[in-house]
Amino acid sequence: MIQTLQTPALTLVCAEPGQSRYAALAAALRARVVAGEWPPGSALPAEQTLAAEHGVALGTLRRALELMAEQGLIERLHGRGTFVRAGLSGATMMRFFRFGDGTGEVPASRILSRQLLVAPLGIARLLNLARGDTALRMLRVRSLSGQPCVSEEIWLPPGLLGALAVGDTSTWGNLLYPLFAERCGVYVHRAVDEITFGALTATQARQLNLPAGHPCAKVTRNAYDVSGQCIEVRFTRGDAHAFHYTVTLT
Amino acid sequence: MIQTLQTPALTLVCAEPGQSRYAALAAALRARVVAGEWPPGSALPAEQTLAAEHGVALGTLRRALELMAEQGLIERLHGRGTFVRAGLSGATMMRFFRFGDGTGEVPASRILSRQLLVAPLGIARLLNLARGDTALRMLRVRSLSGQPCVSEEIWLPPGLLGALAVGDTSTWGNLLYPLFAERCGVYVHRAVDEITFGALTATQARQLNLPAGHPCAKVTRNAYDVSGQCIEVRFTRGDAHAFHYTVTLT
DNA sequence: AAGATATAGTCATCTATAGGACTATATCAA
DNA sequence: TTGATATAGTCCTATAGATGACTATATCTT
Repeated sequence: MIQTLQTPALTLVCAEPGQSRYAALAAALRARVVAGEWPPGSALPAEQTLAAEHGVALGTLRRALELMAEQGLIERLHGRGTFVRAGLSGATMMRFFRFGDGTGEVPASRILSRQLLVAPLGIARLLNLARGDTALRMLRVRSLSGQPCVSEEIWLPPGLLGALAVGDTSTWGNLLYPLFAERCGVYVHRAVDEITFGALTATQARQLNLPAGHPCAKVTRNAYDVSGQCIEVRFTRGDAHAFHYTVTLT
Repeated sequence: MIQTLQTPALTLVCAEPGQSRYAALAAALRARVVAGEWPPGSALPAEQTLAAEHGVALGTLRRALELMAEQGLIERLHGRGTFVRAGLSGATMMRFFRFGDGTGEVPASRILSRQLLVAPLGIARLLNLARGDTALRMLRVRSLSGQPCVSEEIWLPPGLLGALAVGDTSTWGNLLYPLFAERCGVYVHRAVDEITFGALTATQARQLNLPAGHPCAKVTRNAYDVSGQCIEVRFTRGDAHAFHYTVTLT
């Protein structure tokens, strides 16, 4: 194969003075990914090509890619290529709760309501909205084998995900994140879950066929896209006795 | 500086046929650490030395050390050296609970009992004991500002940590893991925490000044040393309303 | 005694190159 | 059609060397 040599197409500028070359390179590549130059799921150019493009040695480029892979931005497959990660699948919430046979089956989803409401201050701030702006709020119940198990309240920014405010929800699947990707081109890249215990309100209890005041585990999730913009605030509540979580400390 | 060249002192044998050289090297170095050749806190020989010792290039050795650092076995400090990690500090349990001002203050510890008891089957299996063997069980309460906040039941293998069965507990500090290290030379390298929800028994409730049946968060911890041997099974219970935990998904 | 300077030892970065391993596709033979 | 083989494209491993950055200590100078 003949590979033509050429001068670097892009000049590498270190953002911070003390920054290493591979870190600056990773930042530059990250920017190209975020800008959509290579959409999620697609392959980046080969190592050789990228290294020549940025005028660095192969080892330096590999170091940058390793950094990006560590951060979850890309995925490297031996013999196939380097791919932009599609993001979180959306089935992660149920790993906190243990219902039924625990086979990891995706629970059925039923949307109870969908409205544009003025966002509470804390939620507006997270979603990067002005005070008094409206956001899309959805309430839904998820069930396993016909048995309701968790109740969810979800707040979405209308700018990025407003398309979900219209259309028939009966055609949606049971997972929300694939919907974000297909209908709005929004990919969940990172999510932070906060776990606390509390009691069910009367309304929540009715949805779950439990008595009001029953102990519940509450998972508050903030989901972010690859640029760091918060694209979802979600409150998930389920029976505290079904709650179960494992962490490994090192 | 004059560095004498010599034949490799150790021959590198790949444990598995498909294994890379740096992975085999990491395994070999890991074994030397586990064997105590370099005790926790001490420095490994310089990269150059180790590379010569094992007859590999500097890059290969660095790759092996990076792998070990990733796994938490060693710590690399720029300009200073490569050190064997001492293990987990032991203050990690309280990050699950939010009491008082949340300054991360280490809670006071009071030992309620300390006995050699026949270990329940599940605990015996974890601690690698035979059916019917005895283990050291301790009950303790931990308090912040004089207010009891969590109740703990701790099972330890007598072979490794039996020295803790005797002596005055009033001289112990508030943390258990430093004690393991100082008195028994045992270092906690990894721990797995499992979080569930339940209710306080009458005895536990009394210890925490809460009514019996009060909702509680229960953290079940299995701690392991560097060789993978389980050295602690611990059950920690606290007021569910004070429980609080954050996870980041990527 | 205190501060600046020099020195040596350590890990970190970057380059350049060669070959191996894995995957997918195209080609050929039965 | 099926299976084996060849080929090209990709990432992975390993080597060797040069230079830089950081830390600690010893040595001067004031």
